[in-house]
Amino acid sequence: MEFDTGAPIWGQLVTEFSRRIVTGEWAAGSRIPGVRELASELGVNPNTVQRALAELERRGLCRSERTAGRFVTSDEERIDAIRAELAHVAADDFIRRARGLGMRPAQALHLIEERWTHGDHTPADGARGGHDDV
Amino acid sequence: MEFDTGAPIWGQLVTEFSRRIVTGEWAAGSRIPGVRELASELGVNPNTVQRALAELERRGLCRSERTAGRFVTSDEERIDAIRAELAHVAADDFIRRARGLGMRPAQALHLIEERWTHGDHTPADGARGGHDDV
DNA sequence: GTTAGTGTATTAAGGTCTTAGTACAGCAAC
DNA sequence: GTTGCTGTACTAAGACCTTAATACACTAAC
Repeated sequence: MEFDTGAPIWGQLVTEFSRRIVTGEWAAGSRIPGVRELASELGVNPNTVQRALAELERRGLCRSERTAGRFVTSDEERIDAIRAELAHVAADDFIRRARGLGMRPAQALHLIEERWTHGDHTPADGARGGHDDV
Repeated sequence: MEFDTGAPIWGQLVTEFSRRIVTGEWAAGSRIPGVRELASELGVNPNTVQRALAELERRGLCRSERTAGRFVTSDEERIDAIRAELAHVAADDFIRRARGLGMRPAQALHLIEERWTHGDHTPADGARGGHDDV
């Protein structure tokens, strides 16, 4: 996985882990890989993974059993709520930026439609997390 | 202006200043307020403003005349290009996040349409720049 | 009991970001 | 010349993030 430079990695991991849960990549109730294993997979320090998982736990997406490991919550309503929340935040972020550029709704929708199948959807640069790539 | 905690302020200023230029709030060829004045307006340190403006200059959006101040570029083609680039990056960011959540184009478009006039478009939290708010 | 695997906590080091304060060079107005 | 305004440069301090390397408590398997 690649990370934005300038934004804390643990915050980006919260996003990634949330995504894995709401997409079912990490199924409800299933066991989450250990901090050392995740750290190895992601190429970061176990401490960084732990900080992200602690935040995930605070948000009610997982629970830790001190000696057996961490498990995704079995509360599917909670997972559904987070999925909707992530979608809303993504949409609102785009709307805020589009409005800031003076776009109208029709323009914005057309732009999304056009670029969805346009080809590359790489983050272009993804610098510093502030949407300031050029 | 409010800033995300965890993401460098100077990067967020690059975005904001770019937005002001491409929207015409800072007209092509016009003078940009001094670093001290901007710093006072934004509630940050003049050094932070200067770092953002230096980046803006690197991107060809402004030029500095060492004793008279900074001026927005008169190259309107460059401004148009940046405006398009900012729109594309915003769209691609949304598309990447929507796809990551398993959404289909029609769903994504409907979501944007629905929330454009939904009411509040506050950044919800905007923590750490990693789109990880819940 | 021993071993291995969990999550968790701690300390230290190095890096970046932000603020603060100061200083300098150059131009314009008086 | 003096004053005031620019951009620019520099140092120092504090805060946060990341990495690294341990260490501990607890459970399960043998």
